[in-house]
Amino acid sequence: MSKDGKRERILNAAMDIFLKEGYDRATMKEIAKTAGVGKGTTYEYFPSKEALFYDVMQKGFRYFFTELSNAISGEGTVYEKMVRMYERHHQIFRTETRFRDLMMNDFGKISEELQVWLIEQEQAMINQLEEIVHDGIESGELRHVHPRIAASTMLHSLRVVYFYPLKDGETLEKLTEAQIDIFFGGVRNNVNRI
Amino acid sequence: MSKDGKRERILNAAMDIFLKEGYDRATMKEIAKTAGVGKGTTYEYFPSKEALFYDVMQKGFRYFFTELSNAISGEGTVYEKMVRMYERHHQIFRTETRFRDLMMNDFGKISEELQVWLIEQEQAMINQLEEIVHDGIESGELRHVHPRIAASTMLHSLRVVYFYPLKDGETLEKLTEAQIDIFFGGVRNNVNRI
Amino acid sequence: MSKDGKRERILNAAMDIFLKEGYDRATMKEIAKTAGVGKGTTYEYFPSKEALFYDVMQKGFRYFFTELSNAISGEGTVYEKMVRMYERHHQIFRTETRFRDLMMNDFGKISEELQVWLIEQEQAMINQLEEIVHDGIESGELRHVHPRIAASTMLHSLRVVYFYPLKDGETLEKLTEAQIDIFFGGVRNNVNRI
Amino acid sequence: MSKDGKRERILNAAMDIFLKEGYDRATMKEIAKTAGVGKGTTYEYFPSKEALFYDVMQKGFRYFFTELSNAISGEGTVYEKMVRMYERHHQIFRTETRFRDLMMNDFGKISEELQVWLIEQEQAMINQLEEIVHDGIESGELRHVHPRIAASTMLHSLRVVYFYPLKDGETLEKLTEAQIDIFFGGVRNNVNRI
DNA sequence: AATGAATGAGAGTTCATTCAT
DNA sequence: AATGAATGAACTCTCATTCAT
Repeated sequence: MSKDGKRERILNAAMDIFLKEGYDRATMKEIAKTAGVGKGTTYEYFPSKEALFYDVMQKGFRYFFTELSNAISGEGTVYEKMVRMYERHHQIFRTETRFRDLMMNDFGKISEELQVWLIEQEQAMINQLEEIVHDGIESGELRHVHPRIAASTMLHSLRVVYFYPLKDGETLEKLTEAQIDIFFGGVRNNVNRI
Repeated sequence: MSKDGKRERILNAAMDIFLKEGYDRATMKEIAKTAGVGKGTTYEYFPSKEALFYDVMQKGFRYFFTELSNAISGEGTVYEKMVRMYERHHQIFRTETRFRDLMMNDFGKISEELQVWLIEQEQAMINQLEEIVHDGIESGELRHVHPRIAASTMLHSLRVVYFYPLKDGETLEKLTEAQIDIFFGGVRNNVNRI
Repeated sequence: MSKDGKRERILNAAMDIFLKEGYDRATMKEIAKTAGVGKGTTYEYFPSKEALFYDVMQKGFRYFFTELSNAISGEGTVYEKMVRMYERHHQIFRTETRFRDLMMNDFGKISEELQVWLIEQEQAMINQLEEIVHDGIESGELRHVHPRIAASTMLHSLRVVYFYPLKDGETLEKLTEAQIDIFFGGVRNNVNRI
Repeated sequence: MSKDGKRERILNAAMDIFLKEGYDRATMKEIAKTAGVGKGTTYEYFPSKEALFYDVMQKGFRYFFTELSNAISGEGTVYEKMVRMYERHHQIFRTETRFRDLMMNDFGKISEELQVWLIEQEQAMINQLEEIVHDGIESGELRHVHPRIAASTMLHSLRVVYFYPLKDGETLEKLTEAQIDIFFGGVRNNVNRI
């Protein structure tokens, strides 16, 4: 009753402001105002600006990585899993456009502790993908590529979408399809080689 | 005499400090001190901190893109050009490790104008790569992939190196080789298909 | 039932915290927590932090002066009374070390009203001592010194103990003895004078 | 020329405000305003509020102890030296009334470092007085009192003046005379003893 | 009567920018 | 042209006090 989600409101407001302004330019005053609480109230829920940022980032990234992880879990070929990962990724970035910025900015500002946590999360993600690539090679679906580099390439290729400006007639779906096509088939023309 | 490269020294000092501290935490005082000039002097050459940052970023990125552009110019197959691009990229990042951060951080801090300029530069780069991919398809070296997405993938795959933690026995050269192998050959096992 | 000495507990907690932290650094939150009551409850018993401090100081000084006053009341020579005063004073400072700080610090913080009260208390104390000195002179125990200055000197000589660092073999008892010896006998060598 | 004693002005303003308000209540804003400089300017000369306070206290106490030390140096009997010390002390407190407060307040606020320094200064002062007492005993001017306690008593007896409210007809000179009389002759009536 | 969540005034401090020299 | 002393706006954070429950 007394709770009325004030912590959550501050967290959301903080994400808004941090994304709009970046860590250093975001002010506690504006965050509080956006959350509709007094300036001092933010300090009732978070001991400092840095701690608030930490929680915002964790919340954001945990959601992001959990979603991707879920997408590649379960049954299916490597191909199918990659399609699912791309689709989920695109969904997130279409509905939660803020994550794009969250992932691009303020990496230098975040605390050592958070940096470590973030790298761990990313490595865990790559580990999961590496396993999938490994299994794909064993099953004969994939050729003998370097599993970890393939996994790393897969994960980071998601980022292409951040920068690719869709031209007339192009859609996110087509972009995805083309990206996956290149990742799986490569760009080399093998026809003549046979 | 009065020229004595003072502007250049400020620019270099600013790059040092901006990279070390990030935009907001960098101070004009430290930049001036590093450049060996008075604090007021920086304002003789650059009207504001933001303008200085703008020039620093332009200088940095111009160098970066020029080098990549040179690497993929001239004769050779697409494969050879990609190898040259990777090599040049790695050289830059090995000797000028600061660029990594320059490219990863402070994107939110830069002015609208600079953002636009940066995207233009990147698009120009992608255009150049797209042309190369296009020619590669024409010549039969590459299969009929989406030229622009292939170009975009090529460019962004360079970033994998930022995050990939080299394990025992792995080298940047091996990493490059494996990345190019995946990009050209894809991950799919075609053996069974013939 | 509702009484349950809550006021007393707050008062004691406040003394603890004020002595430990000084007026400005003491917080109502910590006082309330130490007293085992809610923060708002302190305001049920004391209208403000300053009022609470006022009451704490009065309580402390009243105790202090009452004890000293009792020590010098009753029968005995001036010498015996001074010994009793010193002994009581040392007892207090040994068991209630906090008083030392209470008397040394935060004089600037206290309200005008309290300052006046404090001076009154001290003057009352000196009046009492002055009477004793006066009687001592009348009885022939003391020579014709200035009664009020002697009284003042007596009272303030108690403070020496605050600053005197006991060396090896020295005790509070010895210090007392030596102080009283000087106060009564003076430092001048009278032997040759006779 | 550019100096124009701004540092000194800040130091003086700080002493004023610290004495008027105490350490915690004194604000840098008011100090700056009193000094007639901008708020930021104080930080050009002193790195922090605490550092400023430190310098203010050192300046004040150094002056105080130097004056007392000078007063008791040179030729003369112990009696004459004590008279000189009292006279100098009274002069200071009559012309620089602020020192009185400087010495009574904020002992709890001062940094560990400054506390140590202050105790050192006081001990040095007592050492000097102890030597004088010692010589006085050797020369036969004084009887065999405890030299260190006598020295300590001498120094602290100066404080009586802070609290003694002069009555009609009483003067600082008379007060001094009476104090010294008691210190040298004691309060005991020796007449009957012979 | 008792509470603690909520608040905002105000603290110390930083630093881009100005400007007299 | 070159400087750095001077500045004040704006930052994070604290805490006495209020008030709905």
